Amino acid sequence: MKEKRAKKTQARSQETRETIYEAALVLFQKKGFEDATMREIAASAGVALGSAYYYFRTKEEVVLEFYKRTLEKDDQIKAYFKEETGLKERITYVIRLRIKQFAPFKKFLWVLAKNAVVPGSPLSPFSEESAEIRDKAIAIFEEAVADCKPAPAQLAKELPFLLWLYQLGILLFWVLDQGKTMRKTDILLNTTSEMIVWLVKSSGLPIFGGISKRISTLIQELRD
Amino acid sequence: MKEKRAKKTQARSQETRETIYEAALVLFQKKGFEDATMREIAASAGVALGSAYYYFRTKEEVVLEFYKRTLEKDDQIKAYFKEETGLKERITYVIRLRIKQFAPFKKFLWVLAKNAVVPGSPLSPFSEESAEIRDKAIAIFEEAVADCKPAPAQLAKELPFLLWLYQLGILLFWVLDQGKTMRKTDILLNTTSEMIVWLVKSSGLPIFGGISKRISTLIQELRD
DNA sequence: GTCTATAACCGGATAGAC
DNA sequence: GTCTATCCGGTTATAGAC
Repeated sequence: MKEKRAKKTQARSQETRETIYEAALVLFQKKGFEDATMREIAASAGVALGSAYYYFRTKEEVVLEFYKRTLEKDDQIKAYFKEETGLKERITYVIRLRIKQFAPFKKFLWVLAKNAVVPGSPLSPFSEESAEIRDKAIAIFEEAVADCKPAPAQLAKELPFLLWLYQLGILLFWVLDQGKTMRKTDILLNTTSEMIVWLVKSSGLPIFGGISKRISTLIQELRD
Repeated sequence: MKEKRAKKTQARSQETRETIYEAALVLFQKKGFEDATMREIAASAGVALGSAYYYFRTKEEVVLEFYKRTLEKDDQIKAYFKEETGLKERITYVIRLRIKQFAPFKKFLWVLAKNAVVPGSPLSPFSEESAEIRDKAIAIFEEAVADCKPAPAQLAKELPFLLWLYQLGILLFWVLDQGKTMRKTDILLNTTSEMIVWLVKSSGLPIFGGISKRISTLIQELRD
């Protein structure tokens, strides 16, 4: 009996949270992150300011929630990997899909980028708190690398992490690029992804000397 | 007569600005950027809050001022380039010197990094407003590349810009690395600088196909 | 113990008098 | 160019409702 009530309450609570979240997203899109105030968001969601802060510890946390939810939409990716084994195709597919998913919300995504760069921020992609999100994101690239063509001669172990970093970089570039089309991002993605694949393919060749060994040692040392 | 008075006034004004700047730096070091308030800074400088804002449009602008001034200290660099022509040595010298100069103020340097990532921020290293600082910083690498060993087979034109980006990256890593020693940054700098030099040296070889051509086209397209 | 609402705090930034 | 007074919005404290 008690439990049932608790559940109902939980469900209503969840709805309230959702309402606030959606009101926030609408306002962020309409006015940008800074010009949308928490007071407006709360009012637009029909709750008091204090309630908004009950569900989201900070204004920025709403943006993180958005990021998390978007990353969870990965069904298409898994399906695509079944059809396509080319490494370049897989990498560019994932990144292009993310950009497509984020595009309507581009205006306020720099908030996340900003936090990536503030030491100790819980919203940083490198933080303890976002370990779960990060691991899931890296896992996508683990799948992308599995049984792909060309098979990575070396570096197979570090490649998913490196590709995740690469993805962050491309997304950052896209977010910062104010242009209306994503022409520049497209050029960057195309060129660099080809280089990566070429590097992965050639990494075993003698000319490269111990370069892939050195990279893998480097990554291991830096990742703690 | 009038001019003399104006000059005197200007000089006094410059002193006030300096006093505020120094008070701010002391407080930023002692308490960090966020915990040092503009009210404290103004009080510590012996001026009113409004006066502090007369000289610095925002709290963050004080940090930019610090960055600008530090970059201007480049005598040692020019002297070093006269003695040493090795590209790796030159690059690592410049970056290590910057880190040494910034080290006492490491605690609040992320403020600059943050702005690099906010579109339209005048404090961003990519902004119109900081073009002058940026050009000076790139010019250092133009000198580093001039008559260096090995001579860049290709890419000579884009290399200074690329090295400036590289420097930003290493500095960012260092700022974000919370460790007390700069061991990780050292490893990263050593390994990657060697790779860069190796790449620069080999970029003309046939195995690389048109890769340096592609990189240079890419940079040109992306730099507007 | 879960949730909502009101009032207050704090600090960056601005307006405008002198 | 300097000051005081004020605004504004993120955040917090807290009282109480369910």
